[in-house]
Formats: sequence, structure tokens, C-alpha cells
Amino acid sequence: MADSPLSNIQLKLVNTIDAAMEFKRWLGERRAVLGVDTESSGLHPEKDRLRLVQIGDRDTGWAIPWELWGGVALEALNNYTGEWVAHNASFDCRFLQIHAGWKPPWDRIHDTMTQAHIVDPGRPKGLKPLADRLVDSQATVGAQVLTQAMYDNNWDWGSVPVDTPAYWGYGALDPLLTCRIHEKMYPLVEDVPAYALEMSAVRICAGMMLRGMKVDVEHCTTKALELREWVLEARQWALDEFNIKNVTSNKQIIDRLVADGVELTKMTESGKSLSLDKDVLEAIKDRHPLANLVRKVRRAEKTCGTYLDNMVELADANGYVHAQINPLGAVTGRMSIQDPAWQTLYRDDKVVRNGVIPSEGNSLVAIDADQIEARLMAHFSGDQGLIDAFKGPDDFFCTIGSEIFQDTIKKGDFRRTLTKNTVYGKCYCAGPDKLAETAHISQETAHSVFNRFDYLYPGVKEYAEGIIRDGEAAYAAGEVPYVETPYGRRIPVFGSKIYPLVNYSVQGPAAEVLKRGMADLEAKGLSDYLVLPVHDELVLDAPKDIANDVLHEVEEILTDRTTFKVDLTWSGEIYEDRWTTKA
DNA sequence: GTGCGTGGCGCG
DNA sequence: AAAGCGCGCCACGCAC
Repeated sequence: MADSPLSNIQLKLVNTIDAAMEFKRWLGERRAVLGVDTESSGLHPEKDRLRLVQIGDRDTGWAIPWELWGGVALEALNNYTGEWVAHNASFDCRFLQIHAGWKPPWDRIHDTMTQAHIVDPGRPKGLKPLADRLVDSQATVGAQVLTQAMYDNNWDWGSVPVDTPAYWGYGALDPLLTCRIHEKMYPLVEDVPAYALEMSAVRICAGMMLRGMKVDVEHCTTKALELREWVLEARQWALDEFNIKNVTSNKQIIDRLVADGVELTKMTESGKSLSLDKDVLEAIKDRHPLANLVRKVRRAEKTCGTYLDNMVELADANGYVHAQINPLGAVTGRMSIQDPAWQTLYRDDKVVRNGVIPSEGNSLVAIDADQIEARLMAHFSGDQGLIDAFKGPDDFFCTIGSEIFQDTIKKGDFRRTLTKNTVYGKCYCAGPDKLAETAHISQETAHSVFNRFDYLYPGVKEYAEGIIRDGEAAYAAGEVPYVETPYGRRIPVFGSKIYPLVNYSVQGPAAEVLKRGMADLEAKGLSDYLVLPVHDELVLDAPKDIANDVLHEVEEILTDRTTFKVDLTWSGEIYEDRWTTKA
């Protein structure tokens, strides 16, 4: 330990006037950057307590108990005019904003978690693994000691006494480690345009999390109750009629279906058992009364368990749900959202979406990027046929569908959907058999549609093959294959499966388009209305009387007719009452 | 009782 | 040669 990188560090607790004075003297020293971190009783700043504020540099870490010595921390936060660095800055900034009234100086805040993702999106980006790797393999010993102490004393993050050395010491070390990580990683991302873009996403997402989305708690509660009543009846019926003790046990259902002579052939992904997914159930719905029942019960329970219950439980006193938005949740640079998974709300079922409402006096404004992945595929592949199809006056899928099927295709024609499936299948490197499966068409038809697509738009296939060829060469050379986005993020694949890079090359830039758009809205003063990102869609919660202006302004700002070979257009809708009820 | 792999399914 | 990408969440059923 003597010559380890962390052998000369100092960890200190502010628990006396003298210590506070010493902290203030220390704060006056010159240094490149200050680390900041917080400990809380839980993950939600709206309901959990702030317990510890830690400030440090590369050699010294201070732990400041918030309740007794918060003033000392706040003074430092407000008076320091240099750069801050935090690991997952969004978390600390939200706690400090709510509990300390600190207005984060975002233009002076760095985030090592964001840096880590840009440097290497495929590796763990928690503080501990990074510190292990970049600072000192002994860096996480303190965390283990704390875990043991918490276990021995039956403490949790809310009850562990702040003057427990294992607790405050662990806390005080974090800003120090963050500074050390920043030293190593900032130089690697400083000049990558993605870093500034991602920091703007971090900042804007922090705002969205603080605002939250308003839910109709009454509606969600009532609907969940109704559904549960129905589920009870359905389960009873299955028991009475078919001796099924649990409708959602696939094992029980499969046994019964087989006993009743229903033929099942599809296997699950792992090949360990017969599949009973919704396609299988759909196929046998006329052969056994249980098939439809299973689907309905599954759906009802998901509606309650995944959505309605969570919306009720996660709502704060004012009816707002503050989901966790992770601006770099996916390797591709897409954002992910949890608690609840707002990005997966049913599109067409009103029960759940009616539970989401605008703030008092507001409307929801939702705006979508039109066919963004297909447009970006047209751009990056450079296929002239696709580019031209987007330049034409008609619906893109109708246009190329008409070319593929040599017939006039209008909206509503099933061949339009098939065309859409084909385009997105191409974006994901699907084969014709997979298309046949998703589109419920014969393999022969799928093959001929694919062949026709490749014939008409050869650029897509060439583009995909090029990416795979380069990736395979890299893999053969012992390197990690990757694609690079316009903002300079590298998205890797690990192992010999290269083809996902083709999708990454489109999904990654699409994610950047959305973040670029969010930043542009912020620059025009519109980001305070933002409440939710959904991959190619933004939802805003804006005063009714200006909702229409906001919609058009947002459309205008987001629409981009210069950067790519095809226009990126957006179109939106206003929801005055609930997310699904059209105005 | 808790953790974890599996199966299933919602969205883009 | 052939290849459907990215997430989060829940229930089940087995292992510890």
C-alpha cells in the first residue's frame, strides 16, 4: 500500500469549527478542478434525504454532514468559481438543487460517468470499477468495509450514523477518486464533440427528472382495481373449467394444451421448452379456449403491474412521477428510462396512456422525428433511390412500396406495412426468414421482397457489407470493431458477431440527432417545457395558451434540412387533456 | 427469504 | 455463410 497511488491521500470530516476553518483554508488553494459527491438516504431527491456532501481534489477528500454543517458545504458550492467534476453529476446536482437550493453551474460541471461512456461504452462505468481500473485496485476496499459495517449494525443508507468512519471516509474518498478519473479521462474526450453534446443532455435530462410527468392517480388506481377484479374471475374460470391453478404459468398451460391434443412446435430462445408466446397463442386461439384467456390475463397483469401500479406508487404528493432518465443508457448512445419505463407505454391502449396528463393549465405537446432511422440509412448508405424517395412528395413507404411491388400503394395497404418491415429489417440486418416471421408472410414472398429491395436500392446492401467487412478485418487483427458517429462516439461490438454495427451506425447518429435537438430547444429557451424523450420523440408540458406556438416553434427548430442528404422533418401533436385523447 | 436465469412483451 | 438492433419490467421456478 506504501507506494500505491492512494498512499498519501487525506480524508477528513467537518464536525468541528476548527475542521470547518481548515476546510475553508484548503478550499482557497489553487487547483485544476474540484470533485463533488453526495450521499443520501435513497435515490429520489423528491422524497429522500441528503445526508453528506463531499468535496475533494486529487489528494484530499472532505465529508460534510448536511444536517449539521450544510452551511459550510453550501458556501463552498456557491463561492467556488472553478470547474467541478462529479461522477453521475445529474444525481448530485438534483439532490443539491432540491435540498441545498444550489443552482448547478452546468457550464463548469464535468461528469466522469459521461466521459467513461464516450471513452468506452461497452465497459462498466460505475465509480468503483473505474477507480479500480484507472486509479488503484485498492480503491474499493473502503466500500467493502462500509458494506460490512452496515450489515453488522443493520444500517441502511438512511440510518448509518454520519460520523461512522467507514461511512464518511468512504464518502470523502469519492470526490477524490472522481478527480483522479477525470485527470485520466478528460483529455480523451475533451476534443470529442460528443462530450459537450452529452453534457447538455445530462443537464437537460436532470431538468426533466426534476419536473416529472403528471399522472392521474385516481384513474390509475380505479383502472387497476377493475382489471384485477377481472383477472380474478378469469383465473377462477380457468381453475373450474381446466383445472389450471395458475394461468400465467406456461408450464401448466402447455401441459394442458398438449393433453388436450393441441400441437405445439415452436421452441423458446434457449431451446429448453416449448414456446407459448403471443404468436403461438394467436395461432391456436380457435383450437383451445385457454389460448385467448392466457393472452388477456398476461396483458391485464402487465397493465397493472408494469404500468398502473408503478404510476400510483411513484407519484409524489403533487401527482408527479420523476422517472430516472439515463442519457447514456444504451451502448448506442440512446437514452434509457426507468421507474417507470415511460418509453414502453402502450401506443394504442388508452387505459395506461390516459393516466398521463398535463400539468394544471397545460397541454402535452409530443413531437416525432419522421422515419428517422430510414432517413439516416438513406443518408449513410448514400443510396440514391432511397434519397429520392424521401425527396418526393408522397409518403416514403408508399413510394418505395410502389416501386417494390410495381403497383400503386396507398396508406392502409398491407404492403405498406410490409415495406416498412423490410426497411427496418434492413436497418437491423434481418434476413428474409426473419421478415417472414415478423410480417406473417411466406418465406417465398419475403425472399422476393428482399431481393427486389436489394435490386432497387443496392446501396443499402453495399453499405452494410462494407461495415461488416471492416469490422471483420478489425476483429481478425485482434481489435475491437466499432462504428463512429458524427459526434465522434465509437460504438463497439465485442466478440465475433459484427453485424449489429450496421444498426449502431444508424441508431447512434439518431440518438445524437435527438440530443442535438434538445440542446437547440434549450438554446431557444424551450427546454423548461421538456418532460420526456422517447428515442425519436420529445414530449413537452406547456401552458395551454401557447401550446400551439410551442409546437410550431419546436418543429421549426428541430427540422434539419442541411446536415444530411435527406431532410430530417418532425411532426407533432397536442394533447389537451390526456396523452391519448386528441384535442 | 433472496438471487438469478428464463420467458415473455412493451416501446423506438 | 448467415445474421433483428436497443432498452426496462414482471412472473415463474429453481438454487442457494
